[in-house]
Amino acid sequence: MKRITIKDIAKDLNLHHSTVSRALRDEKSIHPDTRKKVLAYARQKGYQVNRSALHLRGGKNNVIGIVVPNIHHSFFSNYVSRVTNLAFEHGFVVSVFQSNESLVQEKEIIKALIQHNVAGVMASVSMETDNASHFSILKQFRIPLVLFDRVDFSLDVPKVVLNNNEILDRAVKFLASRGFSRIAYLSGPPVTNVFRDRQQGYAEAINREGLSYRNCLISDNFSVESSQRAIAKLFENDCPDALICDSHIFMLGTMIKLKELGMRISEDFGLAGFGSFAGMSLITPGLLILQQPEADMAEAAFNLLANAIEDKPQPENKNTIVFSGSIVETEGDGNMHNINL
Amino acid sequence: MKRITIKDIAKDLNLHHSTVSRALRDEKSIHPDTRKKVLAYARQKGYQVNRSALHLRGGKNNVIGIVVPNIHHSFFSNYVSRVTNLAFEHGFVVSVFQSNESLVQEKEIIKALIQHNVAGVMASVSMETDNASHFSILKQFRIPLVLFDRVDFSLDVPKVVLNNNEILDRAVKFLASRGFSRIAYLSGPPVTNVFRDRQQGYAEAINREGLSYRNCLISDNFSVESSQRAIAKLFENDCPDALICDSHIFMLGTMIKLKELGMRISEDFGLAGFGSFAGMSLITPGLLILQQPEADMAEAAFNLLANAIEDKPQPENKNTIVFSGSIVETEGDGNMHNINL
DNA sequence: AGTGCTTATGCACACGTGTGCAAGTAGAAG
DNA sequence: CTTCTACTTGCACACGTGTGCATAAGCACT
Repeated sequence: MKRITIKDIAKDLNLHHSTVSRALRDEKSIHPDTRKKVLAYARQKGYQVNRSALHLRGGKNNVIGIVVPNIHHSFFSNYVSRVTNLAFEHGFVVSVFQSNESLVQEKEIIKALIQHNVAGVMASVSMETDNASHFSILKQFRIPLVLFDRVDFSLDVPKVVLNNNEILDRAVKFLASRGFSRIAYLSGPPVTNVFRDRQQGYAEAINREGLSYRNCLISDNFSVESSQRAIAKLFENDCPDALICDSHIFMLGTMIKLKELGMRISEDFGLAGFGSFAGMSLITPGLLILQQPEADMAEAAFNLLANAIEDKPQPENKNTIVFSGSIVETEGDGNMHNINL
Repeated sequence: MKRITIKDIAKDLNLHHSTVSRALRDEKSIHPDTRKKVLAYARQKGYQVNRSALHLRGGKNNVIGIVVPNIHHSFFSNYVSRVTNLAFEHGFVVSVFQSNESLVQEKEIIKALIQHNVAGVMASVSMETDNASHFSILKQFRIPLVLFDRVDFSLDVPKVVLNNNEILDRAVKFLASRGFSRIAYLSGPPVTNVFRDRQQGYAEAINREGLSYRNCLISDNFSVESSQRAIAKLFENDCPDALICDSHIFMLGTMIKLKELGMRISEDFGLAGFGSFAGMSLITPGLLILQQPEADMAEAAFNLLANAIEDKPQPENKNTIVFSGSIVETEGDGNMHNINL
């Protein structure tokens, strides 16, 4: 009981395997009777093409590799989910790789991607990755690459990013308009574009609004422990009256801290942060959620990659697609409304 | 600038490709000098083995397919994340497939799995899948299968499940001990083992505690809309004083409803539910979280699958591994404590 | 120098598939 | 009956890799 091949069918039907191959591919040169016979037998035996052989033969592999820092943060899981569905609809299969925010692992992953001869790669780099030049090896193997969210702008590949600078600018502006003046920002390490751009947007907005710049406390990673240390430090010195968080984990720690201090969100303290944040945001009023359009970004990135795999030339100006985030305020009753400035 | 192969190296070094192959595989029959020369050249040229060829040659493919209903629910994303990391450590690559709770898509996925000749499959079936016999095709192709969480017990394959019956029993018992008497249960469709067993555990416990059985409202799927409809219906008739939810989405809708009714969680209303539920559970006191040990389940399932791939015989009694869930109560300050009965 | 043994490398094939080309058949036209 | 064309199928090779077997070279011992 072994896997049935085109040769098995050929032998059983007294044909040459090439005839069977042609019949299965609906070539016009095959006699209709033969074709029917082959198709019926293949179906009966449950024949499935061997894609390893197909690929070796020269055809494109239909596997897409996705490299992400992790898959349990909602941004990435929503993103990967969307790409996976789109890919499957288009006949691709998705292999998922987690760098676990480690540069070393990222390099290991690239080796695996090459060995498996994936048709294309979509990647969001780790926190440690200030320089994504190791990804350029893919070019030597003619594997198209699309970067998203956390990218390296020095790499000449299509990119899909959020306008990080702008959304922090808007967040600061809005908090200032609500009367908050000691607005702090709790950030990830400013190694990748994402956190650098956000810090820049934050700093520029603070200056423009004539506020005093608050120390950006850099959390070494997104663990609960480091976030709690950072938050404790933030409140112990020069207590801010508003905070913008890079992660829902920071936001959560802050909410706990505020409860402890007896401060009310929105009235006493402005709290904003990234992260879809599922349930929490819906039942707690006055939270400002900085939303990223993950599904749209996923779709854009997939289209870029699919085109690159098909060798369709990219429109030059489309080499980097920038999405705008949106800011919503929760009402505590399951609803939220958009903040327009 | 094309992909470098073993033959390219052989030609450049005036060797036969088989010699190069042996050198790269560290065979003793190769002269140390030749070996060094080959290794150096391969490294310099960035040679990476072509796994499609390897696999065609007869070697095992090192791709594991994971089939899940979706990847954006925390249980599955945590599960897949753990498996992906474990697999990569063991030299495997993971391809992810989402059934999107659709039986039709599940069948399509199985075809793709076979075509790609994956080394093994790990699956949690869709809500529509009352009968997972379509998975048995994998056996014909000698592809090992491990089921987890949502399984079909009639399939003779290793399984990793939660003791669903027991945890609902414990939840009811605990809510009863707190004085709640009108305990309802909001469930998913009782097609798969998971929801059937939970309903059974719930019903048995209700009877044993001498309480009156509340209608289990079946939500057609886990969407926010259907959950809101179900909750509205639940509260409009015969208002319960406690509720156990199958999904954090149900829990969320209930929390919003309770707020609207001015009822306090834990004091006026007992609320329990599945879902790790990240932030929300930490800041809201008195929630009972029914926790599933996703990471441990993932590890157990991976080990079962890895053994099956290696053709190691399974200990008979290990064919189904049952994990116990745990119940924790949130304290609202970031902490939670275990509920022991 | 011949025999036997060890060591290092080459040859040929297999895995499953697709395709250019040759070859075969049959029917039609002369 | 022959020749030409159209249609159908078979043959052989390629893709990249690993392995059993044969071959060749080197060396020691009689």
